Order: sequence, then C-alpha cells, then structure tokens
Amino acid sequence: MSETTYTLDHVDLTIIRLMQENARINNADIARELGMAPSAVLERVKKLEQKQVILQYNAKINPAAVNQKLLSFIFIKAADGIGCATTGQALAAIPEVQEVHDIAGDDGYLVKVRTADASALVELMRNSFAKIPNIISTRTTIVLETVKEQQQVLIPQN
Amino acid sequence: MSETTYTLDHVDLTIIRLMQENARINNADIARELGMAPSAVLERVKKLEQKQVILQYNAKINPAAVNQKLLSFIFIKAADGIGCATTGQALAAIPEVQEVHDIAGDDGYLVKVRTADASALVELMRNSFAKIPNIISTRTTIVLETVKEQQQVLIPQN
DNA sequence: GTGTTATTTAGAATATTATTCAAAATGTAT
DNA sequence: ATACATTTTGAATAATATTCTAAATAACAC
Repeated sequence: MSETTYTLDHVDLTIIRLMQENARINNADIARELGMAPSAVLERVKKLEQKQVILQYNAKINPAAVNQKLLSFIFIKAADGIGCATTGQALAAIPEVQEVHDIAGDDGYLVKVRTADASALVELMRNSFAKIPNIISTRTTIVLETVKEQQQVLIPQN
Repeated sequence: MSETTYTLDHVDLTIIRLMQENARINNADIARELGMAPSAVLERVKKLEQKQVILQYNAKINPAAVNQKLLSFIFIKAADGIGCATTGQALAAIPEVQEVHDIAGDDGYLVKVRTADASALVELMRNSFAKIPNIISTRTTIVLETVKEQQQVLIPQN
C-alpha cells in the first residue's frame, strides 16, 4: 500500500487546497477552517507527506530577481530506442532545465528552460545540449510574456 | 524603488536557495547555515517577500493523488491584435490551465493543462476553449511521461 | 580622513506555533 | 454487539517566530 491508491477525504482535500496556496500556513489556521484540533491537522499533514501526496514545499522565486529573464520551450527529437530514457535523463541533469516531458508523436521531448537571455540560451545549447549524443534536432520557442504560471493543481471539492 | 532592481547579496541568495528547496525551513536553520542570528534572517525574508523576490510559498501536490493524471501542452493560434491580451487572459481564467505563455512566431500561446484523462481534456476543450472567440486553431501535445518538473530557478552563487 | 545618518544585526524577552502523549471518540470488521 | 484499529482531542511541553533595544555596520556628505 501507500502509493497510488490513497483516498483523500474532505479534510485532506481542504488541507491540500490551503497548503497549495500558502505552504507556511499554520496548523491552527487550517484547524480553524476545518473545525478540528491543530494536533489532528498535524497528523493529517504528516500522513499526506508520507503518502507522497504532498511532495515538497517550495518558495516561488521571481525569475527576474535572479536574472533568469528568458523562458524557452525546446522540442527535442531523439534517437532513443523505445523505453530508453537516456536522453531524458541527460536533459534533466541540466540545472537550467526546469521540465522534461516525454511527448507523444515524434520520439521527442518537450523541455522548459530558463536562462538570463538569448545569448545564455545559445551558450547552454552549445555547451550542454550539444553534448547529449542521441539528440537529432531541436526546435526552440521563445516566450515573450508569461500570462499565467502556477504550480497549483485543481483540487476536487468533495 | 522596490521592484525590478533590487540587488541580492550572498545572504539573500542563500536564503532563496534554501527556501526554494524547503519553504518550511525555520529561521534558526537558515541562520546556522549563514552564521547569523535568526532575527536577522527573519528581517531578510520579510524584505524578500516585500520586494517580490519571493512570490509565494506553495506545497507541491502529486497530480496523480488528486486525479489529474494527464498533462498536455496546447499551442493556440489567436486572432488577437498586437498587444491585445484578451485571449491569454481568457485562457488563464481556466482552472485546469496551469500556464499560459505568449510565444514568439505565429501569434500564438503555449498552454499547459492538467486533466484527469483524455476525455476530460476533450471535454475541457469543448466547454472552455471553444468559448474563447479569437482562437483560430489548436495543436495538442500529450505528455507520456514527465522526467523532470521543478519550479526551482537556478540561483547564482555569488 | 571625520562626523552624521540610515540600515542591518545581535541577543534577550515574549508570543506563537508545533509537537507529544494519554484518553476519548470514531470507525471497521467479524 | 464485541474486539481491534484508526483518528481526534485537549492539555502539557518543546520549538520556533517575533519583537524590540542596543550595538554594529554601512553609506554618504563634507
């Protein structure tokens, strides 16, 4: 047990909903919202962490503040065999790469990358991407403006 | 003052680095790492929040645990005029839409969407996307497997 | 350089919050 | 209904955040 099938009740869902919006909310505030004791909330949170429902708590940093102003998506065609994840792994190892998705269609990956600017992107592609053997081709899409970017998932009400 | 240009020193960067990985880290632990007093760390954190360097604290929820197993990227071609952000706004208003990026090239948006499954995606496109006037065409890419998905930004060492 | 002012930090005191734990309550299965 | 397991409560305790004043440091004018 303990991984895929863990049924979340109303209490769990409320906790998740609140913590998604503010990971530093305290147990008393959650407890108030739910009409239960803080210690019980703590138990729930611990269980949610253990069951890997809550994966991590992270601070969302303004990319511009740390000089990562350019966001790009890169489609990568790879010569990997079926089920061979080498290229994906190599891409994931690059710190500037935030996301690597194996996509349906043309044996490809969709990669999300943050760099300071266009020249830093070029440099990254020359230095890091070019070193990955199985990459056949890349197609880069530059983001002009991000209208919305949230990590939060839609939580059912129940 | 207070928005774009706020220079981050070594202390700020260390705080950011630690909080990115664990938003619930306590001030004493940060202080220990930095060799300074917890109260001083608190001041720094407050300032980083105020300056919008730290934007939010959020819990990363396992999408599968809340029945959002399908991740898709959708390219959307829109008939918006230059600088007209209506379509982007409309897309951003959809709860299943996690990201909306205005991309260079073909007057388009790249949208990241989470749904329970393929039929829920179809339903979402019929019900929500189809109601947005300026959308000319869409091209959907289904994610088979996510190799990496992090929100964390690369922090310079300084 | 000196003096002046503003900003940051340290450290102790206090307020909040997390955590523990035993007992009560609730749920589950037989 | 009984037995067993799980969850919750509420009070006690531990840990942490927060406040505040004085000291230290930095920034700046002269």
